Amino acid sequence: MDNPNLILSQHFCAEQDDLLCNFQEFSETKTVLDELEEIYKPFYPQFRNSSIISSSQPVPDKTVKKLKPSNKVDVQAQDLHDTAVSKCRKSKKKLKSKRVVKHMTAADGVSDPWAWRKYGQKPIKGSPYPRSYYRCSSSKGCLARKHVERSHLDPGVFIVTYTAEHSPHQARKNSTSTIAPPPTTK
DNA sequence: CGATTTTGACCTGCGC
DNA sequence: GCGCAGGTCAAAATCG
Repeated sequence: MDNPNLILSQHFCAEQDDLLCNFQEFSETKTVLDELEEIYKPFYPQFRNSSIISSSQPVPDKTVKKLKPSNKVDVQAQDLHDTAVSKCRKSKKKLKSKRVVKHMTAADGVSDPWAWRKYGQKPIKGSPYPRSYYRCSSSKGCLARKHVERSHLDPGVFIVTYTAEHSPHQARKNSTSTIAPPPTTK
């Protein structure tokens, strides 16, 4: 059974390196993203109406990480471009894992059919909101993970990053795996 | 009682 | 090499 995360992951697996090294062409991958979204939609009826603010973006982990505080204003696209290009010239460590980034509103609530267990939370530099770390508890040994953080640019938007793939198991109806808005402050 | 959440500590990679 | 920041672990607390 295909699950959307798997599909997306496989897509990006094949293209991620190229995307990273040709970030300027990234904007031109819209067709790919559109295609992905089309694939994704049937699996995510909740997302169909305005849930996906911007469709999946294969933002490499380190492009989000290490943004200098002075650059963290709303020039994300430029930052992503710059950092991605620079990362490209450097090692590709940590890029082995596949990542799918989705932006969703708080109103979307339910994220996906998988059950997730929270295993960590960290404050993120440059963001007033912490990032929550979830791993899939739908099946034992499933390596799928996701990070949920609230956009500091638009607090109503949650940035969900899916990492790795679900093991080929049947999705368990999630009970607690909704996008639990992390406590804003503590 | 089992599953999940919380939270501090630890590990690792990257930039300077 | 050092320090910083992200990511993960694991024990304790909490919940259903």
